[in-house]
Amino acid sequence: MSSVKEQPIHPRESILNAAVHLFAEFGYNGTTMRDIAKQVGVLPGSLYAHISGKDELLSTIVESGIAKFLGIIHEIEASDAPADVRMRNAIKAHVATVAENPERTLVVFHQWRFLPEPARARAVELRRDYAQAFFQILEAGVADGTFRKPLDARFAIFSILGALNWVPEWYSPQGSKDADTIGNAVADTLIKGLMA
Amino acid sequence: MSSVKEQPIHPRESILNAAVHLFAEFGYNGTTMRDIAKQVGVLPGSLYAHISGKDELLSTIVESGIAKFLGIIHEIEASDAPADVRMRNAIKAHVATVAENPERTLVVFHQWRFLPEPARARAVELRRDYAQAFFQILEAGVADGTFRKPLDARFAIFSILGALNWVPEWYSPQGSKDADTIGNAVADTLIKGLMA
DNA sequence: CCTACCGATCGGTAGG
DNA sequence: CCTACCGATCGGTAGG
Repeated sequence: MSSVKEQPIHPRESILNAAVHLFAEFGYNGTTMRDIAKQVGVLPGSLYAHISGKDELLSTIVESGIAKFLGIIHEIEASDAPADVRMRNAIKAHVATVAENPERTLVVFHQWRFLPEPARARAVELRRDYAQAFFQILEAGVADGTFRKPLDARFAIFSILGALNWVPEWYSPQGSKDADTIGNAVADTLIKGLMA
Repeated sequence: MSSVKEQPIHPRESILNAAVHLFAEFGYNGTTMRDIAKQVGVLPGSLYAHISGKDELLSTIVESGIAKFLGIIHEIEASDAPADVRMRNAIKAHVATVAENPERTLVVFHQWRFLPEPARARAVELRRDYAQAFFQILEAGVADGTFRKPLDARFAIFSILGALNWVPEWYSPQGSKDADTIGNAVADTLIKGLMA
């Protein structure tokens, strides 16, 4: 047994990590299998012993990524906290999950459209479920008087999800504020608004 | 003189329109010059009598698009309305500009990263100017007590711009609400928040 | 605006 | 995991 921490490298994992990084920076169509192979440190043909193709890389990343976001929101949705607290927790959990891996989130929420069917349709449905969870929290809060009745709840939800979907575009792990602080700042903006 | 309204078709314009449509749907790297030629109704080689290359199509679309958004925000920034009214006008003007041509906006705010240098650096700078205008309105409102002092103004601005950048992803010209109503709904969410 | 074509590069495979 | 290679497709050009 070695005393240094062993980091058993599963080839499939390193391929997926390279793909996340490159898809995030150059987009799915701007990344070639040769780019991924170079990042992993093997020759292009060698990738195919571990994955079936470029599509599969994207669908694996997107589906496991959305699943992660969905698991978190469903936990919060089920809690018995007041609606404004649940909304804040949902926003903070989203920001925290982005902070955990901003590149993965960028791929999950911006590259899913390049999935081939039927994976694309599955992604659309899972994304709709995610939006629906926020919608439920909003509706519950409107029903019990916590939230004001918005002009149209859909546009409020689109605004919130838009703000959240954009987080990985500006979030920097090198920034001075931690994910919790940022989550609270975003939640303040969306829940309390700008007005004094 | 013909009595029917003449619509002189400038070949360069129809190429740009086709490029906007295809770049919005399939992304810059997911669109080929052959796709654009087919949409225009010419053979691929014929495009090059009117444009210098694929890069130039993207940079023309992005630069004129950002210029449009910048012109509008600068007009609003200069007005002497209270900060909350200026912020609402800025949000509404953004939504109205998206509604005018959602596909163009999708290209302007999501495909600029595929520009070659130095066009990419120019786009980054113009986008920063756009963000800066929103920042100024927020700071002015905080200074005169219209807005509460946010935890960190940057995160409030990122949230607002994220919500706005996402509008072309969900805006539908076939929807039942007009752009003005949608602009007010988005502005309500961002300025007044969700709380009752 | 078309015909005809270019060198480069793509995702992926056969065989070891 | 490498060597060697495939058919397809890419952005773009020459010449008319």
